[in-house]
Amino acid sequence: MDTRTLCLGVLNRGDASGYEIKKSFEEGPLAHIHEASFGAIYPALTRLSDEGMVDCHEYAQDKRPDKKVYSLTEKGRSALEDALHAAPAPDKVRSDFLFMLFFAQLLPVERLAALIDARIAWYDEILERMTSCEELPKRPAGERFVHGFGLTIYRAARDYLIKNRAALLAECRGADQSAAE
Amino acid sequence: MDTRTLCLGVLNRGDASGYEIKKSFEEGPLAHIHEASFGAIYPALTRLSDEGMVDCHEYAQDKRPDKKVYSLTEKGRSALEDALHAAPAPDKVRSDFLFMLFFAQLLPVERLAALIDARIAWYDEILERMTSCEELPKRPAGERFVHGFGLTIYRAARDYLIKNRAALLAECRGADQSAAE
DNA sequence: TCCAGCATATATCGATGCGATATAGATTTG
DNA sequence: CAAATCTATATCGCATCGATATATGCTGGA
Repeated sequence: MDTRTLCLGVLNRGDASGYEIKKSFEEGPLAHIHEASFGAIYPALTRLSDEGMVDCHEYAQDKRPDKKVYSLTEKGRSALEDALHAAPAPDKVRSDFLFMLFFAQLLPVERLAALIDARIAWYDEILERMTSCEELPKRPAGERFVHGFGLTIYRAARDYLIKNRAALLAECRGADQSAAE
Repeated sequence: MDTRTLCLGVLNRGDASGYEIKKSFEEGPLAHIHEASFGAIYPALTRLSDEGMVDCHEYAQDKRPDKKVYSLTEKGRSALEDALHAAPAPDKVRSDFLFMLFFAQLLPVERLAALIDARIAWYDEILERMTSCEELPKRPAGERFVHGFGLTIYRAARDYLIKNRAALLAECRGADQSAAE
């Protein structure tokens, strides 16, 4: 799934600027599903515009760069539908957190604890934000389904960390001591 | 977490070639935690070798390219530890599957069903592989913790799909019909 | 009150990394 | 017996990331 298709997807939900598209991958309902950087989004929008997939309206703003708001054309919408009919590439996950925990025995126990606690706090924050979203019932079925999926996974992850934190720390403390002996 | 650090991590578990490092991100216990392509791994190993982070032993093989087996040096091991002490970058997820489901209303219901069924089958396969792993109890605490985390998440994801599949399809069927009227 | 830091907003650039491809014999599968 | 997959290294073009530049408004703490 390239950045152009991602942009088409966001624009299908409503007109947006490059900046707003970026934000929607950070905070909105698309957060943690996919992401893209400015360095990918701005060139993608320029190219989509050249190809007639999106229209661009420039709004002059006092003492700021013009805001360029993009909207999906019919051609863009049908390109999005085509892309959605291709086979999905396998998920890609890159988790420094899990990579670090994997090497728990190389870390001081206090750092391990801090890492896990920060992660639990992060899940709490996200779950709070996700459950307090009020316009959710009005959103299409697909969005609600994905939202529910996210909630389920984050809750399971958080619960696992809380339930197994103590055992991991105890084991690592034990290993530390027997190594020191 | 750059590819060089990922390679150091894999080599900390035992000597390996570039090919084996790649595989360990696809099948081994590090699967779905992080990944890297050949185009990133081979240059990374060359550079790690230049920097004295790894040693390289070449084994001549009949009628095949030499196999280059890398092993961690003391310097490499301490570089890995340093990297593990830095703050973890936030997780990056790129899921075409969830992105597609998000736009469920743009897809034919049969395709939606096929997408979800394929995903459930994928989870079943992975869970089967993860639970049938026998040398697990001998692995260090960190590896077992991460393994348990993966099991928990995959089970939760699979259960969610099974439980909510029918409702999503029904809703989309309903929306299709009212749009056709 | 002032200033630091963050938000808005677009854009570019160097470094990094992906995905496809080349090569080539061995091994498995239909 | 052929086709496909596996082992194994390596490179190349293109996409993408993350940092930075630019410019200004807003907000909160010393």
